[in-house]
Parts: sequence; C-alpha cells; structure tokens
Amino acid sequence: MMKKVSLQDISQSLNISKGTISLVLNGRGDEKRVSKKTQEKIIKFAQKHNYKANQLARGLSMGKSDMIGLIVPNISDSFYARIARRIERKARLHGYNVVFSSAGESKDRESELIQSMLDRQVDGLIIASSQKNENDIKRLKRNKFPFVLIDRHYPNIKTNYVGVDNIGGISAAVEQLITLGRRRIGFVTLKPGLEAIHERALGYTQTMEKHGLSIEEGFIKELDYENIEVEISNAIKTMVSSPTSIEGIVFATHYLTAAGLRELKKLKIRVPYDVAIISFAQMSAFDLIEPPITSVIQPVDELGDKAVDILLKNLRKEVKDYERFKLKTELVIRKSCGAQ
Amino acid sequence: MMKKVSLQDISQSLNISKGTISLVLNGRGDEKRVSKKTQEKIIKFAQKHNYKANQLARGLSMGKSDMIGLIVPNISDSFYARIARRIERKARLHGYNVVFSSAGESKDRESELIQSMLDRQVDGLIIASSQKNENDIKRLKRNKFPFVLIDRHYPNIKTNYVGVDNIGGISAAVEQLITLGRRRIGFVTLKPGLEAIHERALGYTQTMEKHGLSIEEGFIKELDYENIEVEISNAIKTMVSSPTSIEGIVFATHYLTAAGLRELKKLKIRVPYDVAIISFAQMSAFDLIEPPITSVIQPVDELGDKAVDILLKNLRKEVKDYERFKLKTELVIRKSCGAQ
DNA sequence: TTGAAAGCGGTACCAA
DNA sequence: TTGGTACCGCTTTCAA
Repeated sequence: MMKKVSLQDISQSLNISKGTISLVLNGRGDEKRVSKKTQEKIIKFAQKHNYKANQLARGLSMGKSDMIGLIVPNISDSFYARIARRIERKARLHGYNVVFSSAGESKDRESELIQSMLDRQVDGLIIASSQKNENDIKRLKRNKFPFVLIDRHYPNIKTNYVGVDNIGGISAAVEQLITLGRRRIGFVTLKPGLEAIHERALGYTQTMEKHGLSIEEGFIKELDYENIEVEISNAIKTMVSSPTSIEGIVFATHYLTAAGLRELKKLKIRVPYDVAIISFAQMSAFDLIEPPITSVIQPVDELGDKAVDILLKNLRKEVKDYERFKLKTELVIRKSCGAQ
Repeated sequence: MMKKVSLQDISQSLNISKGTISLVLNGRGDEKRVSKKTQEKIIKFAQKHNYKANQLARGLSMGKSDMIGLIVPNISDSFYARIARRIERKARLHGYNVVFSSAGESKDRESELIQSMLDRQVDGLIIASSQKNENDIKRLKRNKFPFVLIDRHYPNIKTNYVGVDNIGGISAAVEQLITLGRRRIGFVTLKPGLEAIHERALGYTQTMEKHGLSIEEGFIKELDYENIEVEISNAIKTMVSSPTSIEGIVFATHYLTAAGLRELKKLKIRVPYDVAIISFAQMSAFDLIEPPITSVIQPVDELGDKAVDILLKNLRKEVKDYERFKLKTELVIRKSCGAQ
C-alpha cells in the first residue's frame, strides 16, 4: 500500500504545526481563530494529497474508537441478519462502524468475543446473548461499559434491553387457533434456557388456561436446539396420533416451524385440516408454502433501531439508568391456521 | 468503564521496563532471553490485574489492525449473510475481527464504505461490489492493498475473485427442463449490469442454442432490481399467455423466484404442470413450498472460506499475482421442474 | 538480561 | 493566530 500522508508530512511541507493542521482538518479552524489563508493552504494541500486521518491513532489519542461491537448467536439466521443490517445502517449514520461476530450458543465463545471486542476498544456493545454468560454481563454493567442486550436477556440483571413481547405474541397465536375452533392445541418449543423461550411457554399456558383448555400430557414438546432435525420427528408423530390427537400446533421459532412442517408433510398430515399451525417468527418464503404459514411477526427494524438509539444515548452519557423495551408483535394470518 | 491497566502501570508497579514486559506478554520472553523469574513476575501480575493489550495502540505501533473489512450489497440477504458468517468465523480463527457494511447497489455508498474502512486501517477487504465502482477497485489494486472480490467482479480488472460458475449453473437448469420435455423455456432475470447476471444470461442462451431451441420474443424478461414486485406481474402474465406460452422458466436469482412464484400462484398457473420452474440460488424454505423448488445451489461456505484463504495469503505477502475461482454449483432437483 | 527512548499518527493544552 | 510539547499505549531498536 502506498505510503499515506500524515499530519507530520503536511506539517513539514507547509511549515505549520501539527496542532493547527489537526484543528483545521477537523473543521474547528474558525472556532479556534486560525487565519483564513492558513486554513485554505492546509485544506488545499490535504485535498491534493488526499489526506485521511488514521482512525487508529485518532482513537488512541481520544480514548474512543468510533466502533461498536455486535454479537449474535448466528449472523446467518435471517432474524439476526436483518437486525444487523439495521444496526449497521443506523450506526454508520452516527459515525460508527460495526464489527460483528457469531457466538453460537456457547458461553465461552461469547465471552471470548466480548473480550476481543473490548480489546479492540469498541465504544459500545450490542449483544444477543447465549444467556449463559451472566459473569460478563455483570462485569460490563459493573464497569459501566455502554451496552444493550437484544432479543435475549437476563431478567435478573438490570440492563438495557430491547426484545419483543413474547407472551403477547404467543397468546395471539393461541387465541387465533381457539377462535377457529381448535381446542387440543400443542406447543413445540426449545428446551428451557432462554428467557424468550420461557416467556413463550408462559404465553401458551396462560392463554390455554384462560380459555379453560387443559394442557394434556404430550401437548408440549421441548426440543434440543442442537438436535432439532432428529427430535422433531418423534415430537410430531406422537402429537398427531392418539391419545394426544392434537388439532393445532404453535411453534416457538421459525426454524421449528420449518422442521415441523417438513415432518407433517412426510406424515401426510393435512395442514390445516388435520392440524392447524402457527409460527412464532417468520421466514421469507412463509407466504409461498402450501398452505401459507400464519406467523407472529417480530418488528425487526424497530428492534435494531431502538437498540442503536439506546446505545448512542449511553455513549453520550445521557442516561443514568437502564431502559427496557418489549416491542409489540403482529399476527399475520394465512391459511395454515385454518382461516378462510 | 473502570480504568484499564496498561503496560505503563505494570512497569511502574514492578519496576521493569515496558519493553521487557511487552516481550514477555507476547510470548517472546524465552526467545529474547528474559530471565525465568522476571517472566513469572510479569505474567503473574498481568493475570492478577487482568491486563489486556489495547489493540488500537498495538495496531498503531505495528502498522496493522488485525481487522478485515467486509462489504456486501445487503447483509440481510441470506446469501451474503451466510457468506459473512463463514468469513467471520474463519477470520477469527486467524486472529482477525471483521467489520462489515451493506452498500446496497450504490457506487457512492460503496466508495464511502471502502474509504471508511481504509481509514480504520483494516488490513484487507472482502467486497461483493456494486460493479459500478471501477475507480476504487483499480485504486486498491494500484496501491497493492490486499483485497478479494466475491460474487461480483470486474472482468476487465485483474483481481482476486471468488464466485460461482454461473454459466454452468444455469445450463444445468435449462438442460434439466429440456430433459423433462419442455422446449419453450423462458428466463426471468435482472437488467444487465452485473457480470454474474450477464453470465447467467449467457448460460441460458447458449444452452437453448445448443439444443436447437429458439429464443422467441418475450422469452427473456429483464426486471429492474428496485422494482421487481411491480414488474414481475406483467412479466409472468405475458410469458404464460399466448403467443409466448412458456412451458418452463428459469429464474436468475432466489428473490426473482419467490416473486415469480407469488405471481404464478395468483394467476392460478399450476407448477409444474402448466409451467415448470427452476431457481438459480436458493432460500431456506424452498423445499417446503408447494411444489418444492428445484434450485441451483451455490457453495456458500466454500466461497467464504476461499475468500478468506486468498486474503490471508495476500496479507502474508505470499503472492505475487491474483487468483480467480469459479466454484461449481449443484442442481437440487425437486418437483417444481416437473421431475418425478 | 534489562532499560531507555524513539516512533506510530493523532489530539489538546499552554505559551508565545 | 500559531507553535511546541506532552500524551494516548504499545513495539522495537540500541545500549548498557
């Protein structure tokens, strides 16, 4: 790479001190009463030689990097990818670049990544945590490091957080099935561990109870995230056959829905005639599936925006406390739930 | 944020010079013949106080940041998201963090982002370019800055590049339709501009010609990327009705497929009975759609890996010239093409 | 075997 | 209005 011009270089060529040049190039020339003509000279020279400040040096000197770190379980999951897109866009508008990493569901990986980003001197973090990493989150908080949790959070640690209304979302799904006459409604979800999953389970049980519907043995299936493809088969099979004989299923995540539907098709179960289904969270082709999938849509853009908003406020030290948001979801009704 | 310990701090507390401490903490203590006991003292102290080097300072001093920049049109597109995932993973294994940005299809945005990353002193770049930004690419090349183009490339500029075999991929798709007896085969694609799109068009025309099939008026539809949802309607309508009366359609991208299929369903065209379809590139739920979509799969993981491999080689200056790869695609046959 | 100092490329403060 | 200098935190070279 061609050697870049530095302040030093300009200083020598022009016989002007680095300090003045720095001021002018940062637009503080007038404010600091640098004469018009030196300003001009500097700016002309800088443009001609295409001077660009070294952000590493700048960061070191100013004690900030203008970078924010984004850690998610998996950037290739459309949910996080869409959030990432939004976060990056908004961050850039405010002069920040974002460095990202996927941590899987591993506490250790997540911990390493956080440390790696701190070493890089990111000014703030946005994290969709594995929720097994209480230590780091507490440490960040204790050190007053600016960060906001998204999607996944630690209910017992008071931190900034932006997520969605899981209970409300699932409730709407269950209600919809009930409205359409289903009473034996099942819930396919993940093994406990994530707060969001816990809340979705609550949404299911509360709504069933509210309508006086009993949750029988076999109505709830908790699968292992690492082993969904295998476990789904048995889960669906037992649900649809007697004595469970489910009439409707709510899936707790989009990928559970996809896996479940694959199995239902394999078993030649007719959706929604035999079993109606609704998905919490969506995939881009859900409207093209036969039948089109009713799903609870999460406000992804809003989530990303809000996270950045909060982080920026923290970076500007405009806050004393923490903020928590549970964004409203929306139920998009399509044929899979038995509507129409 | 709690004040972090610096080399300075350790130096004062221990009465050992920063230099030696730096050596030891970088594992070069033995090599540089630092006595066992000072090494121990340093390491113990560092661990106890949780010393972590400031990577900004380190980068400034060493003239490298251990960061690589990734620029794609849209990180929320599953294709790029999956590549990003892979790139980040592999980069991290080699000690690099990655900062990413979405440039849309805008030359100016892309140009800004490249500059922003260069200012940040990234050690290398991986770019899926808008292909309207010849200037920057040439400049990077002229300056011997390490970078590799992915997916999109400039055929007239000799640079590192990893893409897929577009011609072969589309050919396989067209051949498949021909094998299944379709002769009036159409091609729905984007307006020219991207090399990959050009190649896919070539794949289509060449294969049709090879089999002596004429490409009649209306067989090829070129849509505007910004306006697909609107234009697709007319495109599909005219294709399926006389005189065009298409029997099969190859879509040049996954989102064109999704849009096209939506329209076909709306028109109640039966796929594959009335019209068989094949998609170049895939979406995660393509197997769940009715009918399941035959598609040309791109080797996303391999693409990401290869890009990082090449970049790393360049970062280590192990290369004089440039490398180009066209990775093989795979045709996954499902019902939408009329098979079975 | 260890220390001292220069340098990386900026910013900011104090004098002049 | 401008210059000089210290400093950010690390690496590296040269002496001791």
